[in-house]
Amino acid sequence: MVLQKRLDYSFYGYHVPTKRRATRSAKRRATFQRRLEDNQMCAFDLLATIADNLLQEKQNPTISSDRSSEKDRDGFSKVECQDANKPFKTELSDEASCDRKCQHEFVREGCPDANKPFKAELSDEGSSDRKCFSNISSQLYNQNCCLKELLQHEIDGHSCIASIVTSSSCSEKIVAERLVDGKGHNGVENLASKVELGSSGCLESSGCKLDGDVSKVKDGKVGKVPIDTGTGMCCFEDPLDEKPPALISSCGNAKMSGYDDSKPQSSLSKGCDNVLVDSRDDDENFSGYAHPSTKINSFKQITCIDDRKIKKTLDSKYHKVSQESKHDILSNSVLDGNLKSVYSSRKNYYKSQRSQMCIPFKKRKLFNCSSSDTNSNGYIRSDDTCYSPKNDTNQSVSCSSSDHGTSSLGHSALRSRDSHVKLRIKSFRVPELFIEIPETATVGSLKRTVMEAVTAVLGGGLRVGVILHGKKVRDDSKTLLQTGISHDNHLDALGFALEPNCSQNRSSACATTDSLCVPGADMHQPLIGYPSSRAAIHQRIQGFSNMLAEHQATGLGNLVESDHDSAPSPINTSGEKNLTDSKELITVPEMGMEALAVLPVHQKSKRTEIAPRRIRRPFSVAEVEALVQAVEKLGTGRWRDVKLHAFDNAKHRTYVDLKDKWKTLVHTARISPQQRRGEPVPQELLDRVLTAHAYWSQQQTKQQLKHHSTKPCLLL
DNA sequence: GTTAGGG
DNA sequence: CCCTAAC
Repeated sequence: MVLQKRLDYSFYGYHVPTKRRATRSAKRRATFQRRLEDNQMCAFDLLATIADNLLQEKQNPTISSDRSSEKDRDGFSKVECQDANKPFKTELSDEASCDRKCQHEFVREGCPDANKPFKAELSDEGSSDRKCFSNISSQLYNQNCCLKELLQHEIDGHSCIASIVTSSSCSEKIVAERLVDGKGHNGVENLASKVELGSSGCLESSGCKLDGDVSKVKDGKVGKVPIDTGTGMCCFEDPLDEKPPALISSCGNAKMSGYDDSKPQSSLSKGCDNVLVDSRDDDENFSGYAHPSTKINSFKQITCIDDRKIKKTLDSKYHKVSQESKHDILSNSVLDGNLKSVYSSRKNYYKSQRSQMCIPFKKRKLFNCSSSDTNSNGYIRSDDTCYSPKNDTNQSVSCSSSDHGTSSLGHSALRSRDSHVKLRIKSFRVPELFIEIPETATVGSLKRTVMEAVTAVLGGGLRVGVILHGKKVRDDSKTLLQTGISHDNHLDALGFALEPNCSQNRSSACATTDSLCVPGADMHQPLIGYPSSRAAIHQRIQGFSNMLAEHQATGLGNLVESDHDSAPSPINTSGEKNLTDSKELITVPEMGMEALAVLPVHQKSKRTEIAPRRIRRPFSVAEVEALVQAVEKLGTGRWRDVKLHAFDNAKHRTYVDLKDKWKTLVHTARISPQQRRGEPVPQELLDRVLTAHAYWSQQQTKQQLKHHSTKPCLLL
């Protein structure tokens, strides 16, 4: 059965391994960092920049005072989660002198475990920090391309809002959270972000509840005025599908502080813009959202799904896969920014070597979310004070469509009483993702699959685009006032978009910054068609939704847990339900790999010359079955025929691939089940593999010996 | 262009 | 999956 879903998801974060990866990775990283430093700016930076700009105009005394206290602690602005509801909030604030330094600290609240607030702090200090950002941005960039590709294909143009936040629950982990806005806009280009003007406190995340379960979502607003939730919901809705909005995640509030480099200010932060990201996750809803893909829009090949063909809709070059290697992937992407980097971990992956990489981001200490915390208080206060009482109503306007449509974000702008322009970015849109997973896959693997997809997207590299009145604002040097983004003006026309950061490499896929990266055509093709009893579930995730509801609090949640290698996530306090999944995952560490989502990505990295390594596309059980069947019939050594016979429609499967797969199948069948990794292949199939292999080997031998072959063809 | 096999 | 030798 094919389920096509659109999910809004929030990405809780990346878990960044603390340890260093293999040398290879390290090398790549170094290289990559170099590349990125020039022009890569991570989303955070961008957001911070935006905030800074906004803040430049004026300074909010109240906030500054608050901030100062906060800052004093560790010199970082802090973000605090205040909403038990888990709204995710980001606050951008303008900070003093440091140029271009962005220190972000994210705190995640609402975690089951109050003691373990989820907090991450990003700092961009010094060159090293900067590199980290660069890396991030590059990732974002890459993914963004993918997103664009997707979007292009999708008419519905759903965008997901992603707030990318890096936070680490534990000192070493980086968590990125991405919110996706399921709200679709027509046309890719019409991905508009919403801007709301309001005086309401920043803290609210209530609006974020996208999933239908409103009851669950509470109004997280800390501020005086509740932010309208309706808007948030709208954002996630898919206009075309009418489907229930994808999951929304609200994991907590994170605030992101940006420092204004342009302004020589007192050390204290002056302004506070709040960017709120609401995220919520709800596993329960997740399944509910699954629905047959009605929305075909641009994907023509969706029809194939019915055939139960295993299709990986997205043919991305960069595809991040195994949960196991999740870290690796992340790191790789960060480091390299190109496909190969993704696979650099391959060896490790296969070998089950799980090494942890250095975290590109700096980790900051964790703080308690407790309200008592001065930091949090400061923010809270600032929120209250910052918003001008005038704006009681939130105006949400969808504005511009970004060229890049890849992502749109809804955001609300709030005017502060002073000249500060407050923006509340409710979410960023991310293009839909297609995921195919066998029906036999576990929920855990599904989760991981989605996680992988999300991870891949996040790793692509994004930048923020500012759209005003439908036009992109390209001149970064202009002040907000000059641009027209001031508190005196209507901010309803202001929009933000996540754009691929094409500066890195613009290959054909990403033509210009404005153009979307288009996934390879093959991406649409059905993987393979064969009469397999096994159905695959296609999921189309247009937005990211929190698949892991319980993980909100925990950030990566079980994904992380599942990762043996990964450092244990302290944060994880997730509920038992997920634990089950986690166990499963643990038991079969790589199981998720099979079902992996294919992300379109792409971007040819800088190396145009060198063809990027193909994405890893684990064979599904259905494919294996088809392969076995074909080999039984045709025998080994006739891979071209096998390909034509059983995988003719799967253009991404070459006969070499089939041959290799057979090789691995034979190997797999010979080893103990405990040693097997990845999605388990039914023993029955493995038995057939051995039988067929033995048979054909025998035949081959006979022929050689006899020189004369009598081929009794049929098999079993 | 296919196979086979090592990496 | 990649690469390459061999056919």
